[in-house]
Amino acid sequence: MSSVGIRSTRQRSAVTSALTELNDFRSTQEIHEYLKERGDSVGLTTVYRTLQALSSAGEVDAILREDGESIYRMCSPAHHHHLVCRSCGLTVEVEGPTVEKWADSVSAEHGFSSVSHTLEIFGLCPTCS
Amino acid sequence: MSSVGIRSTRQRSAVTSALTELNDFRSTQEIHEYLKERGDSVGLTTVYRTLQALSSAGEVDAILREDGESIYRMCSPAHHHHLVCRSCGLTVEVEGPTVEKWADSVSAEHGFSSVSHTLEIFGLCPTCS
DNA sequence: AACGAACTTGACAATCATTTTCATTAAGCA
DNA sequence: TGCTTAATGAAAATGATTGTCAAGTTCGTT
Repeated sequence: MSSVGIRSTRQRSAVTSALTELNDFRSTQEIHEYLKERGDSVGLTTVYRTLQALSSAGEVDAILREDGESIYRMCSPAHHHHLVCRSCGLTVEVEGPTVEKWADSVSAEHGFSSVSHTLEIFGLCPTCS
Repeated sequence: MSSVGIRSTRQRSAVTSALTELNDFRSTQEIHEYLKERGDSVGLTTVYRTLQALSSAGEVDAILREDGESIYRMCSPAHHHHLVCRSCGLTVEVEGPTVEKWADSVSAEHGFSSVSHTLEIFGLCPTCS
């Protein structure tokens, strides 16, 4: 009857394995390029669709870079944020349970639901200071 | 000799007055449209440039919507964050001394200086839930 | 093992926000 | 008033993302 299946295809496993290997935030275009160079070519459109599907399924993290481009990465066990050097790009992952709790309570206070948040810290790293 | 002036023009005051009147987050395109309808037409390119200039001068708040489009609004006096409804765009300003302190200490821990941060919370407001 | 409905794919065209180009216009100082 | 230079804006360019649709696959069913 109604099997609303998500099928497993070569393309899908290619994308997830690329994400696993890269283990870092990458844009759709970069992942597409990576797969092409590796000889495991997947259509650009398909990479877009797959990443979006994985993202809304909660299987990958998606963040919006400052220039508006979306970048994806295999979901890491814990939700965290980034401390980015404005000059050299060095990125440090930081966690903030305090912040998470704060965001949740503020949202609840105002009656918001289905909340998500973005938090990035920019500055100059020790080397670039 | 070297007069590195920022000149005051009709277009610039049109953009700032539009921002003041609207008093809400709007996209560049929306502001451009608003000015055109009001008969105080300003080129789209100029609106883009003006908003970016105002933003980097710290005179307006700029945030990146989840779809990647930039939206701007007149700066309010104190540093604060936004709780934005994904559906209707309703924006609530929220303050978070906790978050500020957390961001500062995390940065210090990693030796970062000149730090700034962005934090936006997206969700569904009570009406849109 | 073959069938077939529904899901997937991918080349290409279409969108759409934003940027670049560059010739024209206008601020503001001397 | 004149002149230097910033500012403007129309049009073209860019670049990421989405839509289209015919052809290819998957997988439960026969």
